[in-house]
Amino acid sequence: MIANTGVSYGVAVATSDAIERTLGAIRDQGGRVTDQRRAILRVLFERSDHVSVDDLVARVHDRLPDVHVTTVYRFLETLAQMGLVTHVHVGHGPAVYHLNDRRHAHIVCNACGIIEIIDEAMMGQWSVELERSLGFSLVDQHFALAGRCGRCRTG
Amino acid sequence: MIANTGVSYGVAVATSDAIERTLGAIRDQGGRVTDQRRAILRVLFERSDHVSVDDLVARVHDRLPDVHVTTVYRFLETLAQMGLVTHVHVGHGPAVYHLNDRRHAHIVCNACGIIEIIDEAMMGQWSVELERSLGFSLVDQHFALAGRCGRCRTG
DNA sequence: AACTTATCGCAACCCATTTGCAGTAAGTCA
DNA sequence: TGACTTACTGCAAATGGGTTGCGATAAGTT
Repeated sequence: MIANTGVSYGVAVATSDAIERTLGAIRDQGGRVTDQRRAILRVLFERSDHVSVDDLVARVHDRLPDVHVTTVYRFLETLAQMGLVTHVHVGHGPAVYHLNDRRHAHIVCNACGIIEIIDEAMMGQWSVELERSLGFSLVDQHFALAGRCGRCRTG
Repeated sequence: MIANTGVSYGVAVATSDAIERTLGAIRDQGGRVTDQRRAILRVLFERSDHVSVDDLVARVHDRLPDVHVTTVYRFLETLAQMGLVTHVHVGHGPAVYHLNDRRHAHIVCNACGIIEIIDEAMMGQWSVELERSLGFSLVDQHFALAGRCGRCRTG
């Protein structure tokens, strides 16, 4: 709460609402609401970009220092099964997780590591081209494309 | 040699030539030619598609049963530094290696695991599109795209 | 308050790959 | 040919991301 004062009140409330709604959904399906889960969700919702499990754990520890990595992995798995989060591999390192708001693919800059979103329409178009030439259609991309961002190319 | 009789004599000779030429290049740069290396190259050249290290080791063992995985990893790394092989990740499992003949990207079928080649031209076109929309250009893809092949889609 | 069982923390494990090290042998040179 | 240097090898152990088994804890229910 207090850590949230940099953000506008409305946004903070919306975030809390979203968290509570998610926890409600978990309870509805027979799951249990714990401090650990609330803390993990808070980090995910406050910082919904692409977070590695280690980052996530570190940020959860700001509030709840004893949460174990395993707990995070298991809860992320639960959220994934609920369709709320997905993970992407952006290279050889650990996977990164994000809220599953919209369907998209990722491109990561080889040089600086920044991750950008490739929207569904463009991927759809590529899928059509691939279907014509190879018979393959594209499915949800679990691995990011590698590229080079404008800044790193010109810098 | 004998294992090669299914293939035309000319091809077998060409393969042997390519292997000896590679070994020569290794010697030229101060490297050493060993039975292990010759056997590994033979497998790579005879079956230059996308082989995992485990497959590679298994096939090397047909000739030389005591070659260690570590040796294979290390020699592949050497060949990679010479620009002769690359590896791609086709999913969560082990990487697959192939001779670095032509530049290309890979798409792997989610269902049956078959790997197809996406040619440079198509990738180049995508890169141009990405550059226009996000400022990113595509570089060599270390991870395969995920898709579904025609057979698995209709079957 | 008693009870059921989902979740937790921990330790141990799995898999692909890497590293340290002592022994072997490839290439070189007398 | 034999001595010599050092690249390469095999093995064991480590690394890193992630998963699993299990007894203890605590959320939700009666």
